[in-house]
Amino acid sequence: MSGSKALGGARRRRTRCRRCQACMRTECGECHFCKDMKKFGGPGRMKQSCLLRQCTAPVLPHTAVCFSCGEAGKEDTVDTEEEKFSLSLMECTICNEIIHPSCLKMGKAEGIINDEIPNCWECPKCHKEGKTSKDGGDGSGKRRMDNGEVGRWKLTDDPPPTKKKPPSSLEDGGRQDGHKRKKEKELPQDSGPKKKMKGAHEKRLKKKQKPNVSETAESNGPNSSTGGGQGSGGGSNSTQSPTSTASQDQRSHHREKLERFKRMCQLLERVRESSSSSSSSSESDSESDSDSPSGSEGRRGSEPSSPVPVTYSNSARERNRERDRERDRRLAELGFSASEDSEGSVKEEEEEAVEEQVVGDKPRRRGEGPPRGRKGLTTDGNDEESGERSRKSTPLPPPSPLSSTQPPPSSGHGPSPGSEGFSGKRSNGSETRNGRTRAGVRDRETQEKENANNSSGGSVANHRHGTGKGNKGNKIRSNKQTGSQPTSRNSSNSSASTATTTSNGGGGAGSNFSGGMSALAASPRSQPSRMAPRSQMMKRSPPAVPSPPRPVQMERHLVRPPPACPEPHCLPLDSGSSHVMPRDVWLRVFQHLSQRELCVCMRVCRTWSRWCCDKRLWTQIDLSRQRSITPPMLSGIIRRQPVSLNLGYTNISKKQLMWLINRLQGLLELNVSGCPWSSVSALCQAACPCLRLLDLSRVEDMKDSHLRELLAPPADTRTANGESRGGRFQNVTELRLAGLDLTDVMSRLLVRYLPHLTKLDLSQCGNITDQTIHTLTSPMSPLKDSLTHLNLAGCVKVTEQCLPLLRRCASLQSADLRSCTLLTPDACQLLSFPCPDDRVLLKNS
DNA sequence: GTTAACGTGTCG
DNA sequence: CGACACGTTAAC
Repeated sequence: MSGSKALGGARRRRTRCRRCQACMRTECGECHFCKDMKKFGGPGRMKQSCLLRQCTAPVLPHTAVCFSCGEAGKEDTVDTEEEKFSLSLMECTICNEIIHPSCLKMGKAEGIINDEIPNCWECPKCHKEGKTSKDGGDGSGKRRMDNGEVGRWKLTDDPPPTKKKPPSSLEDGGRQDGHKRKKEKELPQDSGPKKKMKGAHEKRLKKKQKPNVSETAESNGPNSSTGGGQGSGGGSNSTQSPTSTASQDQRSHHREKLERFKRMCQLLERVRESSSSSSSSSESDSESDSDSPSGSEGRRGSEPSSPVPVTYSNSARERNRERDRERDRRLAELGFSASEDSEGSVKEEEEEAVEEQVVGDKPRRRGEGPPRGRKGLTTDGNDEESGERSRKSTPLPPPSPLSSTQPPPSSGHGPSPGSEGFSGKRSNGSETRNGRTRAGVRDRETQEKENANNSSGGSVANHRHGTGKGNKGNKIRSNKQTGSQPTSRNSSNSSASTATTTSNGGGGAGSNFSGGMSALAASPRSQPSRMAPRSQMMKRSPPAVPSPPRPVQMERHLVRPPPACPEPHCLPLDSGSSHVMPRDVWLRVFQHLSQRELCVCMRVCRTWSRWCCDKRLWTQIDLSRQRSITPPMLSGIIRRQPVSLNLGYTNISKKQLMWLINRLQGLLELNVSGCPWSSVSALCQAACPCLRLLDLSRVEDMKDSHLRELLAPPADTRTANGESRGGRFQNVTELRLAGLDLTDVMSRLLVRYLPHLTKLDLSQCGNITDQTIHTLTSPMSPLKDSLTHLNLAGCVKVTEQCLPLLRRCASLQSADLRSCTLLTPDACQLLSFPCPDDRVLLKNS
């Protein structure tokens, strides 16, 4: 549905980085945008940020996710630059698609990285297809808007707006100008706005239908970013070419100028403030004329135009070049387009694995509530959104943008090579603009609303707890406004990003990537040759303003506690009266709905939204096989505090899992089957004393040593008690280890650390032998009395000898010995012991 | 719900 | 082409 559109393709507005100097400074109060602000006594109509506060490195909103895998940027979880790059989200200036380079399916692809804007590039796909951002040549990374325009945040190589006056003076100029206007409008109060609105709307609509200019441009666009924009009919680079598309170009040009001007202001400011700009990677604006699209050099020239010092020195330039070269080389080596193929196959395998999964995650036994369809947890609107997304993608293993329901990106960009039609794009863009109509957005809104609902009280479980430093990310704004130097911004940022790990004390345990990501990361491509025109490829000199590390989404996602106020007991109707059915009755109805349906209900009205969030309706949450676990999903889980959580076969990361587990202290059942050990290892640092069921079936790469790590009590505990008492999961009564590559060593761990185990699933563990059964049932083993169910199906090394051993289990009710090929056919069965007295090994029954 | 401000349309 | 206006989005 439309929901998918919320993903890639659709343009995403960027937001300030909050870290650059511009962001950190306070409003000047003097520029005309400031003067327009209400707080400075203005009418507040312009709604623009202070000229001196124009962010120099606008970032993707933290809600941005990869078009392909649906996950957020994860660059902060790896160390090497290459990895960081391939795991960060990159937004294409041409197709607007946001994707992890590592998720790209294109082989040998080459992308052009925009050094000036964080997470910005011309994706390999577009580049390969010869699409170029109009400004192609300059490589400044201007992003093409839906209508072919260039976003304001794109830097340009235009000659510096020298003509413009510095901020102060400018404001004056503009002021007067605007003044007139304002007067006109202010006097007739409404006339102005009204008139405009009407017109605007109509026109906007029209515009949206307009055929893509970009298309045209693209078609003739000479391609490579280096190529001078001139030739292309499209919006040549900043210099507006007098072509038919002029109007748009002009607009962009215009905007670019504005941009440049703003930047100039900043630069000036900065120069003033800090004598030496460390990041002086720029060449003067005047110099970096986009018009000189000559090869990489030309492009380079433009780069510097970025937010940096107006004055540059040759040495600085040299440094730049060197850096560029260096980066080129590195990236070329990396062949940054992560290996698509391998990824695909991995995913497929995963899917297959899912199919054969024996220990189903489906067996939802926490009966308590009426049966409900699970799948697709949807928490708030958000979850719904993500759920929707994953649902969609799930059926199609290789998450190709094409497959996804996203028209725009797919057409323009999908992995499918020859796609050209940008037609979809435009329409898409429009939709984006009308965002509100998009399901995804709606969902978000819903959630937001709900959150808002519940907020107030205090954002409790927000991940920042844990560290002492994370106090107050919220005050930033006020700080800013009061003029206090928000020096804390940086720290608050970083603290936020570390909070998660800190809280689990696992900060250092660098979270590895799991699932599909691992495949990517693993791809060892290192053929420099891949990148043809290296010079223009992957240029990635350190951004003038170091792009602020994107905080992991989830960390910034607030998880608010349920509202303090009691839930309404009745449903208010428009008429003013209340619906005859009180809350309790409604809840009974809701109990019969699937989680998905509940999410739909949550969008009906606020009251229903709250009711549907009732924990009783969400005792079990099943996210199994959701291709990606998104921050909203995580917070949705936390809010619902399920008793049973199924994360089987998801790509949840270690960090996410840690974050989650540490906030689900009441969790009784956890299923992480099919997840990579690199993620599951998060449990080694978690504490879930209540856990009763742990499903580790088919955890990828899980070994005996891992199990030990998992079950053994924390080191400090051990030393404290001298001897390890119970392990971390000592209260677990049901453990599923199906399909793992474990040996008999494992049995000793179980005996030692899981004394209360009643149900043990060792099916498909091909390496275990009778020794395991012996250990489990030995006189010294507490399990010999506790075990009631033992699954040894498919344990091909188990022999007849285990049968007498099993008899030693006093409480054993069933033993599954099917597919144990060393047993006689007769013995290969599901042995059951209905009542204690009959507990005899029924080899033949 | 509120605030900041981005992105784009419109006017002069 | 610059300035202004404002719907919409992001963050809180």
